[in-house]
Amino acid sequence: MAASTKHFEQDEPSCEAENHSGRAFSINAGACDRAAAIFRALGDPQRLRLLMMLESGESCVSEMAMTLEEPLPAISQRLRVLKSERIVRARRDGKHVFYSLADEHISRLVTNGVMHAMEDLPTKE
Amino acid sequence: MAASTKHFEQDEPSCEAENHSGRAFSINAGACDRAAAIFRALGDPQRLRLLMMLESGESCVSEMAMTLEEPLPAISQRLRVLKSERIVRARRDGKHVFYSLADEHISRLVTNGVMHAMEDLPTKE
DNA sequence: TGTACAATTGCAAAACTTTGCAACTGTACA
DNA sequence: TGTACAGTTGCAAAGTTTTGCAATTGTACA
Repeated sequence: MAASTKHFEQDEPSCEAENHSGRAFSINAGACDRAAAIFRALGDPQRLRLLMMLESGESCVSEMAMTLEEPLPAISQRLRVLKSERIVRARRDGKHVFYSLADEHISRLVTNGVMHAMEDLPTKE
Repeated sequence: MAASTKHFEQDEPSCEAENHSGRAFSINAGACDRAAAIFRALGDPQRLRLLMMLESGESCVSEMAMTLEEPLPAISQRLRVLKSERIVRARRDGKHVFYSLADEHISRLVTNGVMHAMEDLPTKE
């Protein structure tokens, strides 16, 4: 599947080029920035732990704070970052705000990252 | 596939817990830190652009510098970060050092991230 | 061995993130 | 309306990353 997705096209500003082996590629600048923003948000162990917790279902802020033994404002702040990138979704129910992963895509991204990391653990340089 | 990977087990230090809905989950701390480190490395637009370029095949530092119109030391530095996380691999051939994506896993991760970002572009909040 | 080109490294300055705590807002329920 | 609990926000301090440039190292080839 990776073989069939060698380049990306859209009518956004993009950079078309060709490398010296004659292979063409095109980079959509908007998609690239957006993807980087998502990866950056996933790139913090504490935030990733929250997401792994949410892999098994929605959870509210105080529950996450209790489970992970962290101060509640710290959890809330991390969720704010994840929400601003639309990685998680929030839903209020009475006094509690329940968070969940925004979609299947995100869930797959997180899972794949962690699976890769696990296969990869033995030889951390 | 995401449905079948709700939790991760290994004999590394891990945190076992259960949320109030009674769902169990386990977090492998090592894998989580490693995954976060990979995501962090992917989480920079300039580095991601390099990786997207490498999706279409290996390339040397000076070629990337020329194509992306950036100073060569900047490219080299970004590649260093990617290499330190084993996201890219380097191979010297004469005067040139050719870089390529480390494996299919990484390639898939990058592709998925960018594809998600593209579907997602319309409504950047 | 000397020259030229390719790439890496070192280092200081700037920019960005994270954190911890206190103050604030929102909701429920008496 | 007042109290209590849940969550969010603001802000300063600390920590981390990025950047730009100059110096250095590595390789080929005359």
